[in-house]
Amino acid sequence: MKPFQNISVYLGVEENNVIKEQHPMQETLDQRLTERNIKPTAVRLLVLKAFMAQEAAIGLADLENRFDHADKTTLYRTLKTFEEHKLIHSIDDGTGALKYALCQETCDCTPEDLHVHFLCTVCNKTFCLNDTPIPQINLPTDFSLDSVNMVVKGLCSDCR
Amino acid sequence: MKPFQNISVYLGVEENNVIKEQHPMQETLDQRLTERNIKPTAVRLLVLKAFMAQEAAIGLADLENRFDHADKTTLYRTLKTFEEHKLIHSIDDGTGALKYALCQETCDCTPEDLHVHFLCTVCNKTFCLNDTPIPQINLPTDFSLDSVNMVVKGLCSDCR
DNA sequence: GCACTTTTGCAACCCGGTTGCATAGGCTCC
DNA sequence: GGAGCCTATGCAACCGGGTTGCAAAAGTGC
Repeated sequence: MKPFQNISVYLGVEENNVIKEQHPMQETLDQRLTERNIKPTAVRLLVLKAFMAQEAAIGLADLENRFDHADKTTLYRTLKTFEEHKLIHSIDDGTGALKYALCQETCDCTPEDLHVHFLCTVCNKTFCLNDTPIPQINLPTDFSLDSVNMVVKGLCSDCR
Repeated sequence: MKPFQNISVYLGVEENNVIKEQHPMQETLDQRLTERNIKPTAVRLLVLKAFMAQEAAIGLADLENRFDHADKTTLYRTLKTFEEHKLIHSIDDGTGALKYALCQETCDCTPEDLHVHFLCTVCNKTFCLNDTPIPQINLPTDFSLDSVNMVVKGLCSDCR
């Protein structure tokens, strides 16, 4: 079977001869994509599903491992597309590989949407601390502020 | 002439038949290295000199460009050596290439020595804001804090 | 001068990210 | 329902920053 020929197989909808009404899960996934003007393709639905299934941020390598039948480039471009359309945002946690996490539904990726990211030094997972806004800082005079990246390292609740 | 056979040439000390008293600049460079238990070699003195000559942080590529007769690996290891001995600290400003900046003389690279780094989005230079300590943040319960990386982007005093 | 350690230089590799290009799939219009 | 078009996907190859192995050169102690 060629990859992705039948979306429903991959999304877990039962296959019958007759096309049944859409699975409720897929419906929300679909919505989430179309809301952001992203065409819902098989790979995209799968990737979005992965994001919605877990709290921790996801990197390209994670996706490659999870979907070993999907191509690296496709996954890469899927992430880029999602990012462009502000469905996810990228996180540089200093580990050398970018990770991505779902934006909040109301997110517009403006400075007000910025938040602290947390990297657990044991499990190496990265989380958005959506409730932890980045504190204000005082820059030297003559410096103007644009954006801030703040990554906190430590132990997450599972690892301490 | 083989590279680095005669340190003084590279450090700008006049060459005579008789070895003259050390150049005052080289003396301080020497001191700075030996203080941190680093043997003062030609390359190391040169690299340290580069760090002391400018405020902005320096990356491996910068050094490669500046000293085109020196090998990338040597410069790389020089940076590593300096970092190990806490003469410089590394800065991940999100540009994809690590940069390094001189530690303050009193620095021990403990959490208290952490400070905010500033990346100018125009000239792409990175600075230590040594007088801007990283503000405290409130983590969710059950998260423990280890270290914090905070990079501010904006316009530096030269570029605005 | 000789043996030993450290530093330097060269080559090659690794890994994450990225691009070019050809093919496959889906859509429209007639 | 077939032709043409646009988009998404897959494959291969590349790029840049960082890193390692190994041999030659330089420095050190005797």
